[in-house]
Amino acid sequence: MKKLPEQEGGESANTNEGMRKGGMGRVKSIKSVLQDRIRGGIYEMGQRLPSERQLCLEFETSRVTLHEILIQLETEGLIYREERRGWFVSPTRFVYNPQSRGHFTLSATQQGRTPSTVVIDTRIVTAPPRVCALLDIPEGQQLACIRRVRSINGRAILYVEHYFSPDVFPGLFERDLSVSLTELYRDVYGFDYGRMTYQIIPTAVSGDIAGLLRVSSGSPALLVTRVNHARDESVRDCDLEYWRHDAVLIEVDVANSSPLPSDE
Amino acid sequence: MKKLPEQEGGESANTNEGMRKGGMGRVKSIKSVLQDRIRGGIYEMGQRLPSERQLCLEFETSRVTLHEILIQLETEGLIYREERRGWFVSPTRFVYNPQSRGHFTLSATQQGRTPSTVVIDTRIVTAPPRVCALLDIPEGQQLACIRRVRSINGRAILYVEHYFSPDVFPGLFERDLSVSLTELYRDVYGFDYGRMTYQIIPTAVSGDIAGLLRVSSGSPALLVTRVNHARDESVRDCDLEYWRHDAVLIEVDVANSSPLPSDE
DNA sequence: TGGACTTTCTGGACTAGTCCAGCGGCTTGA
DNA sequence: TCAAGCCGCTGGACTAGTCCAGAAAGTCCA
Repeated sequence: MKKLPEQEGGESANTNEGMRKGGMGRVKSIKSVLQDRIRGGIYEMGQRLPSERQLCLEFETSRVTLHEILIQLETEGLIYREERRGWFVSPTRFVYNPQSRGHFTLSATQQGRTPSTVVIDTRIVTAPPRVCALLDIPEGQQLACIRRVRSINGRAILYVEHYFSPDVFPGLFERDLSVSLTELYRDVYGFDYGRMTYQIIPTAVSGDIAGLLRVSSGSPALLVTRVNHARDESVRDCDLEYWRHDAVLIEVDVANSSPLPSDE
Repeated sequence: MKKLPEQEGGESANTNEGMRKGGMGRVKSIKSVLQDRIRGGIYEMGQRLPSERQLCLEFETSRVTLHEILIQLETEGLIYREERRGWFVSPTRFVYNPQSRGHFTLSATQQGRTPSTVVIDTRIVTAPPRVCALLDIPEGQQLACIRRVRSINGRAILYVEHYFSPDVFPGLFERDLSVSLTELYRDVYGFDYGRMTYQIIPTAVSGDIAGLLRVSSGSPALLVTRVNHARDESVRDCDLEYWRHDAVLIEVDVANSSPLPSDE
């Protein structure tokens, strides 16, 4: 019923009991073969995998099972999919430091990638609950919102919503917003940052965010929220960043760690 | 885009066309009903959901489809499962700051939870490739390894592997290792930390790690790696922390953000 | 040449089942 | 009384299909 060319172990039964009892399970066994192929370079980076139906034939399994395997590999970050186009081997992750502001373009270039940014829209909105909680403002308040999608080598990996009070940066919406907003704030409005707080939350995306990131609804993602304060400690703005879970690696360097508490 | 009350109460299509053409898709529509029930408190925190088969009957769908929905809710962090016991509404996330060392127990207590730690084993191992890369040592070197599982209110949420050079902390394995290791290092060995680097990588767990965290193989997880340096910049030890993706929220406060570069 | 169709191929979204392993409550018997 | 064993219920892991929507490439005609 299955039969991978040489499959670790050798035997491997022609009905599913064989494999089940064998201790490994169909999913795990096929998965490890695919893992080896990807890591071994048989499927090259950026290349499309054989179609689901083709792989079903090769491994003699059903599409549901094979789909499950591909999703697990996607969860691991080894492969990703494009709607109705196929499954592809993931490029190496983009290294991101949430503590350094406004470095997307520079950082991507330093990593040898080609970054690009698209502004989805700019508008005045009623602050969503999550943003109210972050900024510590009452519900129902009106905020300016910039929505952008940032890509690496043509692949969308980040969707950002940027919120701030509409009167803080007058005329901002008329500018070119596909560049570093932090730079604009500093150079045009003379704004300097003080303290920042960020959160990292594993979550799932759906609806338009999923569409913009070209992932299927319900896929895992990494939500990074950042709240910026001015030098006088007042809250100035915040970001909601939805990263493709397979495309990012967060890395932070802490010069001096905080002291130990005396009790624990 | 929402569907909700009248959908589920009312006719909810007894064949799939009804719902498909409706524009929402069966999965999304059922999912949003369940989301509302969880957020609305109809299913209470920590409580078990009705069984998969029962929900299939209620929503007139198949188990594969319903299972897919539950997995998406799990990915969002709303629910979690226990092997062959059922699906449960997730407690609120544990807030974790990777920059503050050795605070698990204290931090959990402050958050009103009951923490516990179990030492899986202690041994001398050949450093795995990932650890070699982190510590910047050649492959094949022997390192001391402590493996622990940490729980909140009886639910395992973190699996940690701790690596260091065997000769740095003599006699450590004979001590009680279910407490803060950082404290031990400081109080017993007079060790003080300098710089630290941490990485956060969305990944998947399988095998024994999945078993110890009581999640099914292939589930998403958050891998947090931390490399500790001594005051003289030499590398001292590192952690590989595998967090249940639905149980943790990383929060960091940065007193002074790094300066902007002049070019971007 | 170039736009409009058609055909083929992809994954997406389902259904309706089967068989299995482990948890837990219930029963039964020493 | 209390352990042993049974059994029903849970999710886990599959199979074998159907139908649909969108991508891509080829075809054909103005």
